[in-house]
Amino acid sequence: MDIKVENVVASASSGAELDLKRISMELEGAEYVPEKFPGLIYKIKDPKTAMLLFTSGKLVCTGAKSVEMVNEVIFRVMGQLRELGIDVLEKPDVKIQNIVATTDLKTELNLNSIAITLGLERVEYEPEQFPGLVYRVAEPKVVALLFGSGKIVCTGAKVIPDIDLALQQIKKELSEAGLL
Amino acid sequence: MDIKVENVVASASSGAELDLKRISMELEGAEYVPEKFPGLIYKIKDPKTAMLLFTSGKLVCTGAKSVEMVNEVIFRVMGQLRELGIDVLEKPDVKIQNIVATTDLKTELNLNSIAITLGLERVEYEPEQFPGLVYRVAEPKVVALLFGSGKIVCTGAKVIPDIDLALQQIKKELSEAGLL
DNA sequence: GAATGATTTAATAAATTATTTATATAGTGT
DNA sequence: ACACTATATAAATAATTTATTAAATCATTC
Repeated sequence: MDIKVENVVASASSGAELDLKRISMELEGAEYVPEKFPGLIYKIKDPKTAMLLFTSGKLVCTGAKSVEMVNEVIFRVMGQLRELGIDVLEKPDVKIQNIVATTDLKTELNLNSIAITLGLERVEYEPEQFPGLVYRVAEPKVVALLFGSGKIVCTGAKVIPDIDLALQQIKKELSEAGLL
Repeated sequence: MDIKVENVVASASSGAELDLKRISMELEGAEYVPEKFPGLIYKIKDPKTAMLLFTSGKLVCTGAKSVEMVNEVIFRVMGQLRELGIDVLEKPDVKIQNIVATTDLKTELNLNSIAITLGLERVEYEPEQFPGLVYRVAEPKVVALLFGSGKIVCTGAKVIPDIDLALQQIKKELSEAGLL
């Protein structure tokens, strides 16, 4: 099972309250429009990620392709803030909040059959609204989007192993129901 | 049955990828605003037609009053591109995509009666939204707009004979239902 | 009162944006 | 207590954009 991590979302606390107005002026590329969104948006080009900084000192990092990358990006931004003279932690405690991954079953799926066989209590499928079938796995608690092409998007996991566990469950269930 | 062709839409492939930015600068009257529309818009005054050129080399011609005219216009624009040193085909394969034509039954129509008699499964008529009655012909697959004046607009045909066939069908059906 | 400007229908091209899912963060509004 | 504001990300659909054209009826503008 070839799994590709597409996006990792993490949160952390910088350890110091932040003056977003000032940071937005000194940090190149930072956007801060409090009347639109309370957080400061800092888009990084390489690696292509985005950081959201809040007055409370808490922050969110999105777009990383791995857990290591999230940490690197957050630590790097902490360094930039320290260069601005802000006393934030060098290595705050980073908590992974969500991992989005994709895989390919390498075989076409009949989403209509899956929806009928598993029932509308288990899955959601409204092709006229969205082409993917929403499959919710209870344990580990993740959500998978199945597509007719056999491609799958898995989101909601907080650790990599859970993605594999969930996908194995889905494959097993589809297989036992003769839907693969 | 006097039929007047009002508009012919055709597509073709020039056979070469196009640098729309460059063409927009060298072709007088060409408009190219990719953030608004991906194609280059080239309005021709005589005959009053419009060409849409795309990066892929594919193109669309609208506004011509006949099939011959579409071909002439497309071939002429190909010549202009060749003059710019672009290696496009002299005479690309032109595919007629839609022909819009009008005719006049020379007798008033009671659209309310037609809508009631033929049923809402066959026609659509919402006078407060649009004064014409929408009449869909299955074979040939075209759509006709009938007006109280007896004037008819026929669209969707890819060949001239289909316009006549469709209009004959409509006249026959209205006639047999005593609606003419 | 005359003149525009939608309204509807079909068809093509291709780029973009919307749709859905999860998730933290934190303001405003219902 | 929610929904929405904003961020990223994949998947695969649909819709929007542009241009053209007639018909007739509405609203709006000078």
